[in-house]
Amino acid sequence: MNKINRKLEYALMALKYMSQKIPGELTSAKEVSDAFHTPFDATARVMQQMAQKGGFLRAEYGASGGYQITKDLAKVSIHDLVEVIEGPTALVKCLHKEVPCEIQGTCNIVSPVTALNNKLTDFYKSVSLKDLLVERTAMPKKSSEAVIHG
Amino acid sequence: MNKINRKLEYALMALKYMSQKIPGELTSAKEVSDAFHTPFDATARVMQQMAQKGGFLRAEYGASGGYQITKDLAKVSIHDLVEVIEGPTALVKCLHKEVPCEIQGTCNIVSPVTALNNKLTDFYKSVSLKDLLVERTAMPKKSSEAVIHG
DNA sequence: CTTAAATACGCTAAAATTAGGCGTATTTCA
DNA sequence: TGAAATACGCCTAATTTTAGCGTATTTAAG
Repeated sequence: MNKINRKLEYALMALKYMSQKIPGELTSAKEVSDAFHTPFDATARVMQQMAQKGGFLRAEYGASGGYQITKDLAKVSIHDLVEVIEGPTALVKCLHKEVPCEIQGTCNIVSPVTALNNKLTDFYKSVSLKDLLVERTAMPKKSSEAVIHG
Repeated sequence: MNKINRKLEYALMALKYMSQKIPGELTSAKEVSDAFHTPFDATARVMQQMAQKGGFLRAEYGASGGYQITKDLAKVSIHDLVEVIEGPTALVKCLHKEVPCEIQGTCNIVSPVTALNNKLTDFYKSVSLKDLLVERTAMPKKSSEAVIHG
C-alpha cells in the first residue's frame, strides 16, 4: 500500500517545475517530458487532467501554447491532486463505490478501515502543494539527499 | 495510491477476530477463513507471517493447534503490521532500495517525496492496532461512516 | 495558405503487481 | 496410524499500471 504511481510523480514534477517559472510563462508537456526524461504521452495526459478535471492549470492551444498554473498552491492539498489524477480515493473500493465485496456481510473491519481512511484523508488534506513542492528559504540540501533518486 | 491489499485485510480481520477471544484460546487459519469466507491459503499465509516475521502471534502445531496473539496490540502500530505483511514500505522504491530509477539525475521531487514519506510513516506509526481494531467508544467516527459496506 | 507544434482523447498492448491455488513436508493430538 | 494443523515453495490467473499509437483540433509562424 501507499505507493505513488507514475502519473502522480509526473504531476508533481510538472507542478514543481512550473512553480519555479516566471508567473505567466507557459510550459508545454514536451518541455516537461524533455526536462525529466518522462514519457511524453503520460506526462501530457497528466497535465491535461490537471487543467481540465482539477482546474490547477490553464491550457493554451496552438503552436506556442502550453500550460500555466492558475491555482494558489498554498490552497491546494496533495489530497486534491490525488483525486484529480486518480479519481475518488479510498483504502478499499467498497468505501466509495457500490462495489459489492465478495465477503460482504461477514467482514468485520469495515468500521476500522473507514476510520483509518478518514484519518488518512485528513492527513493528505493537511499537506498543501506549496508545503510540499515550493522551496522555502534556506534549508540547504544535504549532500546525501541528492544521491538517492527515483 | 493508498489502497489496502487483500493480505493486509486478512491480517486485520484475523487480528480483530482473535482479539475478541478469551485470552489464551487458539485460532486456526481455517477458522478465520471460514468465519469471513476468505481464501484459506492467503489467510493462512498472512497468519504465518504475523507469527514468524512479526512475532505478533504464537503458532502451535499439531491437530488442535492454531495461533494466539502474543503482543500487546496497544504497543503495535499499523505501520508495524504493514511492514510485516508487505516488507519495507515507501512511497517510491528508490527510497528504500538501491533501485536505479530511469529518470535518476533529472528527478526534481526526491526531496518533497522523501518529506511526505516521512510524515506518512509517522502517521502510521501513531495508530496502534488497539486504536484501530479494539472496540472502544473512542476513535471518533465521522459522519458518513458505518453505512456503506464492503 | 501551408506547415509545424501544441492540446485533447480514444484505443490497444505490454509490463508489473496482486491474488489465489496446488503439492508436499512437518508437527501433534486422539 | 490417521486427521488436522502449521510451513513453504512454486506456478498460474487476474488485475492494475504503464506506455504507446493514431488522429482530431487549435493556433502561431513563414
